[in-house]
Amino acid sequence: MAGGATRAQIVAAADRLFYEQGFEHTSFTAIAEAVGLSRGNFYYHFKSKDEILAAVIGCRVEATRAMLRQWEDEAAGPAERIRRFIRIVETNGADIRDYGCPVGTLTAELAKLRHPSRPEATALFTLFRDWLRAQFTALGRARDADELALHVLAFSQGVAALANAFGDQDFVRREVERQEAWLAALDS
Amino acid sequence: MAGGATRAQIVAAADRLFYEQGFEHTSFTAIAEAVGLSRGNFYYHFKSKDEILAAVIGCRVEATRAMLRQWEDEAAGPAERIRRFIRIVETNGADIRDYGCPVGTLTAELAKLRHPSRPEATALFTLFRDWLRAQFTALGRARDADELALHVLAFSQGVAALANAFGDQDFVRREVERQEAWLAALDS
DNA sequence: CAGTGTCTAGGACGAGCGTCCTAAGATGAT
DNA sequence: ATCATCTTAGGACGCTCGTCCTAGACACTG
Repeated sequence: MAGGATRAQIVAAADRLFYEQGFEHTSFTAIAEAVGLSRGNFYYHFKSKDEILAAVIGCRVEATRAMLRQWEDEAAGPAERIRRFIRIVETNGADIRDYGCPVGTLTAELAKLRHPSRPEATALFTLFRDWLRAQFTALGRARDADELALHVLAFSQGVAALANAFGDQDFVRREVERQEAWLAALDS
Repeated sequence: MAGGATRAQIVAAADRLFYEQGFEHTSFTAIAEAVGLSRGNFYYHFKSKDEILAAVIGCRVEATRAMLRQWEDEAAGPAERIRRFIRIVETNGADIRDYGCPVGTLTAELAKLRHPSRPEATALFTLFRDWLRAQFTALGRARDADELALHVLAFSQGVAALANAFGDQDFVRREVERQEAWLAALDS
C-alpha cells in the first residue's frame, strides 16, 4: 500500500523538522514541502498537527527500542553497553552540536507549551532510564541502579546542551572520557 | 520618568513569560495583559518583538552579573563560591522543575529558531563559564580551569533538564551532593 | 467497461500573529 | 491658560497558521 509509505514519509520529514526547528516553529507547509505533497492533503493522513507529533514520538520510541536492543546484542557486558550510551553524544556529535538532544529539546519545548503529548515525550527519557537501570543492576549495583541511571542521563543532557550552545567538539570528547573513567571506577 | 518604569515592567513581564512559555509561544497580547497595557502601545516602547528579547537578555545579563558579584562578596573562598553555583539548581528548584533552566532553554530555543539574538543568549552561559573558570583558577587549577568550569556548567544543565522532565526533587538533591563531593575531592 | 475505494491538489475559512498608524489623554513648562 | 511633549488606547493591515471541504485523478475489481 502506497499510503503507508506516504504516511511514513510524512512522519520522517516531520521528525527531522521538529528536531531541527522545534515543534511549534515547524508548519504544515514546511512538512509538505519536505515531502513534496500539497498542504491540504495532510488531513487525509493526519487529522491534526498534534496527531503528527504523536506519530513522530511513537516512531522515536520504536527507533529507540530498536537501538537499545541492538546495543544489547552487540555489546559484550553491561559496562560496555553503558559506554555505548555515554558515547552517543560523540557518535551523534554533529547533530547534537547543531540541534541539541532530540529527546531533551522536545521534552523541554512540550513542557513550556503545556502540550498534551508531554508525557509521551518524557517516556522517551524513561526508556533510556529503565534500560540504563537494568545495566547497572546487571553490574551489581541493584541498590542505586536508578540513581546511577539518572546520573548518566543527566550527563548526556548537560553535554548536549553545552555542545549545542558552544559548538565545542573537544569539550564533548573530554566529558565522554571523564564519564567513562567514572564508570570504570564504579567497579572498584 | 514613568516611561522608564513602564519599560522595565514590560521587560520583567516578558522575561517571566519567555521563561515559562518560551519566546516564540509568548505573544504581544500575553505580555500586554500581564502588564495591563494595550497591545498596540508596545510599539512606542519597543519597535519589535526581537527588541523586547534583546532587552530581556540584557536584563538577565545584568541580573547574572549582580548575582555573581554577590556570591563573590558573601562566599569565603573560591570553593564556597563554586558550591553556591552547584546549589543553584536546588535553590531555584521549583522554577527549574516547572520550566527548566532559564539560560539553557532560551539558548536551545533560539538555536532552533536560528534567531539573530542567539549569540547574546549564549553569552549568558559564557558569563557563568568565565566566572567559574576564575574560581577554579583561584583554586589552583589554572591549567584545566576552563574544562572544570564547563564540567560544572554541564552538570547544572543536565540536572535542570531531568528535573524538568521528571519533576524529581530528590534526584536534584542527590546530584548536588554528588557534585559537591566531586568538588571536595578536587583539592586532594 | 463501469464502478468503487484510495489518494491527491488546491483553495477557502476563521483566528491569531507581529507590525504600524492615528487620535486622544496626561503632564509639565511658560 | 496655552502649548509642546510624552504616553496611551484602539484598531487596521497583511500575513501565516492549523483546519477543513470538494472535486478529480488514479488503480483496482467485477
